[in-house]
This record gives sequence, structure tokens and C-alpha cells, in this order.
Amino acid sequence: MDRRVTITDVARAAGVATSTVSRAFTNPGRVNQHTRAQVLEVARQLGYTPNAAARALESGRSNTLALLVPDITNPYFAGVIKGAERAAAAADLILVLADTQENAATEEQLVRRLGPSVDGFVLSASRLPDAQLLEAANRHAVALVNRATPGLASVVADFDSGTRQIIDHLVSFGHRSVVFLGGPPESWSGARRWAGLRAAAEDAGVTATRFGPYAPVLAGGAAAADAALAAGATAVVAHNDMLAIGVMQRMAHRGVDVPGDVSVVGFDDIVGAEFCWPPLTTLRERTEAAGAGAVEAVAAQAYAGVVEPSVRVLPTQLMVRASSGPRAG
Amino acid sequence: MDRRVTITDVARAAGVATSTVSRAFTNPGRVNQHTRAQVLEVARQLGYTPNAAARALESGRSNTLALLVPDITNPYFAGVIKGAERAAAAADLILVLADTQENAATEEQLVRRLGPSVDGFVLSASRLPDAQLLEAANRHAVALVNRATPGLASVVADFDSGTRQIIDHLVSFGHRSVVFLGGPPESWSGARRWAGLRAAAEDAGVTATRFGPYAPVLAGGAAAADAALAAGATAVVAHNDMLAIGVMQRMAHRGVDVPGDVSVVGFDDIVGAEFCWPPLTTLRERTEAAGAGAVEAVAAQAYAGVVEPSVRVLPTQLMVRASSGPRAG
DNA sequence: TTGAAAGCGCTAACAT
DNA sequence: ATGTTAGCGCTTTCAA
Repeated sequence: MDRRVTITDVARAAGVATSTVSRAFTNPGRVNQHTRAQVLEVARQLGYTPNAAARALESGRSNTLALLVPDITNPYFAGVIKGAERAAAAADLILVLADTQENAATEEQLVRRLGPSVDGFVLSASRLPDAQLLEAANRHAVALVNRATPGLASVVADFDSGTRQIIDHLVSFGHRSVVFLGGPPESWSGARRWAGLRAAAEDAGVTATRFGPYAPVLAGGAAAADAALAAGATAVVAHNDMLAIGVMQRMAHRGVDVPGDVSVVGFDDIVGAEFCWPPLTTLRERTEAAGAGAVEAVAAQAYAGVVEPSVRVLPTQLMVRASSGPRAG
Repeated sequence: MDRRVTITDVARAAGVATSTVSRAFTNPGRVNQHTRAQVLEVARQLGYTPNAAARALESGRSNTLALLVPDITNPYFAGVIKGAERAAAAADLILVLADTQENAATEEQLVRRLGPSVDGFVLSASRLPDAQLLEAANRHAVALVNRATPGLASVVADFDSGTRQIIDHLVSFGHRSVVFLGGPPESWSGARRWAGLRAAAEDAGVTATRFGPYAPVLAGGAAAADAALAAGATAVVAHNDMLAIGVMQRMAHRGVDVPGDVSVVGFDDIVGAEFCWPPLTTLRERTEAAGAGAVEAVAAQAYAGVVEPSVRVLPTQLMVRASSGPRAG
């Protein structure tokens, strides 16, 4: 569609060598100000843009980062994607997006396939075992979102504080026991959520029980709700908002009042947590900041030679809405 | 992080010329079967992957497509992204994602910045004027999603049928007039929605009025709802689901019963339309198919030399839920 | 069927 | 400060 203008065309038109043109673009200090201005002007007139492939071939760098997410349509990851995209754009980096379909094998394959073309990876909610993560980090710059592996850069939500906020909130409503409706067993953040909940419950002197695993989607709510009701739970905390909303739907269907009979709390604060019925009390994570922070961490490794793996913990905030209330009875 | 294995390494190890290795990979027919098998085996052992940049330099092709969306966090685009990603992966193409922030200037800038590195663009809900779109298509392979411009490939939802379904549905409930709560004036699909609604209303002998524009987000619902109520509307159709849900929130707040007093219908069927309160009657579009179709169209242009701009119209389906009902009074 | 060699566009020594 | 030149890894004529 477009006959490309090369550095040679510019050099010829400006009456200089190609190296001078190259320097005018990438090494402003090492070329005469006047020459530089003239070269840039000629380049502009000709509509010259440096060929990224040629640069990449030379430098081994593509100025491209890849972001892998388990499921693009899960609203939770929309924030991560947005933050990552923004940070990449700010750093003049190109962001490649891929969907792992909640599947470790697909994820591994994508890392292999994309690896040669990108300078680094942001792996969000990775399903890969630690060993494979470390192997990937051996070959590429890597940063994790909501997953921590010793030796790797990561950005995670502060689940310790978050789960404590949840327990405190429920305790303040008089609840003496909570049921955790767990998600996928391989989910690192799921494990952290449960661990935090259990610890906070113990500190507060209330009991915490784990049910599940359930699929962390709307449809998973039916089984989860039924189990919770059968156990006589008065307060349930779901693995994520989609599951929590599914639980509330099932309860409504069964004539159980939320929060009159049972309080429901979620994790994520997805779009929709605000307008589902009743509006969901849930732990908000700073997903955009997480995506942006991970991109920055990868860029630091790939371009600034930073080796020390940074671990950032982002604050969480309990959004108290109408799905939680005083203990029944 | 990784000492790269080049074609030369493979050639040496296999005792053949680099050109033979190259052919073994890209031109299976023009190399001895036995030689080829041996070369591939050696390559595998060495962990060789062709360098994409070098290929791109030679061929001028990056095997990369760019997808531009107005707002990544808008659940509507999640489906488009997913479909595009899937189609790209199936065609062994890399997908670059960028957010235009609902902004024509940003969109134009992204096309310029990404242009040299990608083989084509999928522009979804583009805010660019026709002239700029045509100019972009002059330089790159382009396909549009939910936007049509003469001469360009596009995938659009069947709003003619969709708006007719909406009107028929409301008429069957006895409604004699509908209010359309409009979105951004530059929105092509917004214009199509209104045009379809008006035509269908006329055919059905009911009146249609347009209000707005309103911001197509939850917060836009307050002003939209107030205007509709002031006008005594009994049936409103909102530009999209987010606005529709915002409208219902405002009505609930003002003690107006949906659908008892007012029926509310949206467009998109986003995640959440199903679990908002009341569940929203809305027109479902096949967003994933749209994203996938657009990628296929761009790929056909970029790699198969297809010039005839394909226009695909995807069916829409009215999801009747609880937000619409018999006309009041 | 295979090999030798010439670039693709750019950057980075190395000269001048 | 600028020009010359040698590749980066790969594909592709052109010969053999």
C-alpha cells in the first residue's frame, strides 16, 4: 500500500551519509545541530519513519511487551489491561495481548511463540507452576500480576489487609463464622485469599470454613450457594465477584434474603458489583495500577538492566455496599 | 537473557547451507524430504526459532495486526477483543492492542505510530471521520467493526433487524411511543440505532423521540432518566447497556418502578445486563464474531491480496428480560 | 536438490 | 562532526 522511504533516501536527499541520518534520529548529541535540523526536515518532507524491524534486527529489541491474561472477557482483567496499555504507551512500547484461556498449557505455548518477538512478559494470574515461571524468567524479562514467585518481580494486592478488612466488617455486624467459597485450586490469589481470611478470622476469634472449589463464574454460584445454605452459613465470602453475584442470584431464586439471612462478600469490585442486586460488598483492588506497575517492572528489566526483582504490594479497599449486614437471628 | 540460536548455527550443525535450512522451514516442497527432516530435527535439538525481525525486514511483513478500541474497560469491547485475539492466534498472527480513549486524535496518532510495525488495523467503533479512515486504508489494510465507510471492509451488527425487534417487542406490550436516550453524537452505531428505531417505529405506527446526547456510562443515566420521566415516557431505549442500567438506578432512586411505570431497553448485552436489577432487556450483538471477522478481513487484505472490501452484517438478538413489560396505565 | 552470495534497513565500530 | 563499512538473521535469486 505504501512504498517505504528508507534511511538511504533521506541521506541522499540531504546530501549526507546514512549514518548521519541515523545519528540525527538516535544520537542527537553526536551530530551538528544544523545538520541535524536539516536532516530531520528532509526526513519529514519525505515522510520517513525508521523501520522497526531493521532496528529490532540490529539491536535484538522489539520495544514490544506481551501481556498474558487468563480470560480477556473477565471484567477483572480489563483494568489490568488498561493500566498495562497506558504504561506501555507512555514508555513508547508496543503491547501485545494474548488470552491463555485459563490454561497452563496454552500459556506456556504463548510464551514460547511470542518469546522471540517481544522483550518481556507481563503474566497476570499465571497458572504456570513456579518452576516453569522461573524457566520463563530465565529466558525473558518477566513480571507477575497477582502471583508471587520467589525471585520474580511481581505486583500483588494486599490480601492480608484486605481479608482483615472483610473479617472486621463482618465481625462488626455480629457474625461469628464465615464460609469461604473457593475458586480454582491452582489460583495463587485464591490461596492467598483463603490464607488471609483464615488468619484474620483466627485473630478475631471467629471460625472460617472453606468450601469448594467452584468455577469462578456466575454459573458457579448455584452449587456454592446451595452448599453454604445447607451448612447454615450466615456470612459467605466468595472467591471473586462473579461467583458472589452468582451466589446472590441463586439465593434470590431460593427465597433467601441477602443480607437479611446471609451476608455476601466478594473480591475484585468488577464493573457490575455496583449495580447487581443487592449491590455487592467487595474488596477493591487497584487493577490498573497493577497492570501499569508490572509493565514498568518488565521494562526496567528489559531496557534498564534492573535485575533485582521488585515486589510491589498494592493497597486494597473494602467497598461496603448492601449485600452485607447484621447477622441473622 | 538468552543467547539466540540462528539459522547459521543450525546450518553448521546439520552440515548444510543456510538457504537449505530456510527452505526446510518455509518451502517444504523445494527440499529433499530426508534433508528436511534432518534439518528440522537439528533445529529442534538446538532450540532454534526463526527471528521474526529478520523475516520482517526481508519480507516487509511483521505478521502482526493492531486492534484499536475506544475503551478497553467497556465490557462491550471485551467480546470484540476476545474474538480478534482468537482469530489472530488461529492465523498465527500477533495481535497488538491499543486504547484510543474515545478520542479521534489519539486514534489517529496510534495509527501513525503503530502503522510501520503492523500489517493492518482493526478499528472498532472508530471515531475518525470518513476521510481519515480512507486515508488510513490507503496506507494499511483496514477493517472496521461497528462502523461502515464506503469502500472499506467492515463488520457491523444488523441494527435494522435489531431495532425492529425492539419496537415489535414494545408494541406487543402495548406501548405507543418510545424515547431514545442517545449517546455520543460522533458514534456511528448510535446514529444507526436511532435511524433504525425511528424507521421501525414509523412502520409500526408509534412515535419515537430522541433525547440526549448523554454520556454512555452509568453516570449518564441520571440526566437521561430525569429527562425521560419529565416527558412522561413509558418506554425508553438507551444508547447502550451502561446508560440503560444507569437509567434504571436513577429510576429506582426516584421510586419509579421498572417495568411497571417505565420499560427500559438497552443495546449490547454486556456482562452485567443479566444480573443488574431488574435484569435488562437488551439487544445482543455477536461481538466475538465481529472481532474475529474483522481480523479475517484484514488478514485477507494484508496477506491474500484481497482488495474487494467485504461488508459483513451480523445478526442481532433481543434478549427479553425483566426490565420491559406492559405499558403502564 | 543444494550452495553461494546479495541484499532487506538500520546501527555501530572504525576512519577521517 | 561526518563518512565508510561491516554486519544483525533471514530469504531469495542465480548457479551448479
